Amino acid sequence: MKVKEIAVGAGVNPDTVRFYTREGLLKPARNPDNNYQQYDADDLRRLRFARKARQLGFSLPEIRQILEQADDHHSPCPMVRDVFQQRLAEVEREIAELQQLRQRMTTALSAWQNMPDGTPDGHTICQLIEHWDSPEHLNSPEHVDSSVPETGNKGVTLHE
Amino acid sequence: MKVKEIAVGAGVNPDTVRFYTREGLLKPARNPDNNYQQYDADDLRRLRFARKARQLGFSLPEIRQILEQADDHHSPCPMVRDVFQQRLAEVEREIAELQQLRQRMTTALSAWQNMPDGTPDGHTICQLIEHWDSPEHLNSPEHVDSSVPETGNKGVTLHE
DNA sequence: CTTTGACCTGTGAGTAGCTCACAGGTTTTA
DNA sequence: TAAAACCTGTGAGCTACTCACAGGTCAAAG
Repeated sequence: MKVKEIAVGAGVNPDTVRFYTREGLLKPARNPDNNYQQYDADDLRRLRFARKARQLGFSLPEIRQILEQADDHHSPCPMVRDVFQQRLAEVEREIAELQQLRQRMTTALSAWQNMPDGTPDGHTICQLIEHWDSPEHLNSPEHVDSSVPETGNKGVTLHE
Repeated sequence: MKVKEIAVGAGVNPDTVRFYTREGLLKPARNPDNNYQQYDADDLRRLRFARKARQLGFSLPEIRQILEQADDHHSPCPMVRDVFQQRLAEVEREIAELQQLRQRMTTALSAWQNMPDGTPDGHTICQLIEHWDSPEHLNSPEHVDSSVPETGNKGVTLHE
């Protein structure tokens, strides 16, 4: 299989296939005639596996580890179960956070029904958000560095 | 106020202050003696506003737009309400997705109790994940490009 | 008066997981 | 035979920061 074929087979962008290959998740052979990458059915399985694992919240390094363990004929499954349970706990934490957020948003929205637009005078930029009651648990005063990791996978690490 | 002072005042990292300044959200004066940035109470308000807006899911370009509109003495609030409602809808979509995910995860976990570890033989990398019933609505076969934006703020755009 | 430490400056790189653009080579189709 | 569709590797871009670096400034301690 060539890049586009395996990409279609797994329902992903060909560039993702190339990226995963660069990252060492896929190790295709080479066609010596034209130097094209040659993927086989096993690569397709690995790719599909990787995509499923991504949907479950595994990071690429984690997936690579699992695949490597599988290559070495060690069973990666206890590790997977482990990370999986951590991930589940995290998902539940995210749900709780988002539900809190939704609660505050709906409250704010209904409160805003009764507020004037409040054309800004240079001091009150936008009452709507200035009167927002922000969750204090995130940037508590004792931490100057209130890093709120907004992007990606928050601390799903393998027990290494 | 100097960088660290305003940073402490808003509970953020000084580098974030510098970053926001670079990005044009804050426009401090300059101390001609030493070329230090000089922030005033208004900048502090803007910074706090920006942080609250970030917690609500607004992107930096959105926040910049709001601040610029406020600078021009236009009321940004109808726009804010607009984006806010979009953001609320998105939060609810995220909640629903995560709840589905949790449902599938708990189901899978209990199913896995009864499965052997399944030492990989090169064909079944890890039964645990290969038998995962992935949500098909995300990588449906009709789209070759099934881009699943995983990071950050998924399409919260201003109606431009 | 000098040293030390804490702050300031701008710039550049790193983070995750892709996605896209580029320039050039190859294969397939018309 | 020529255009279209693919392939190659590399490098940049996305978000919202965070950190590191090299050098300048300033307040207090010795």
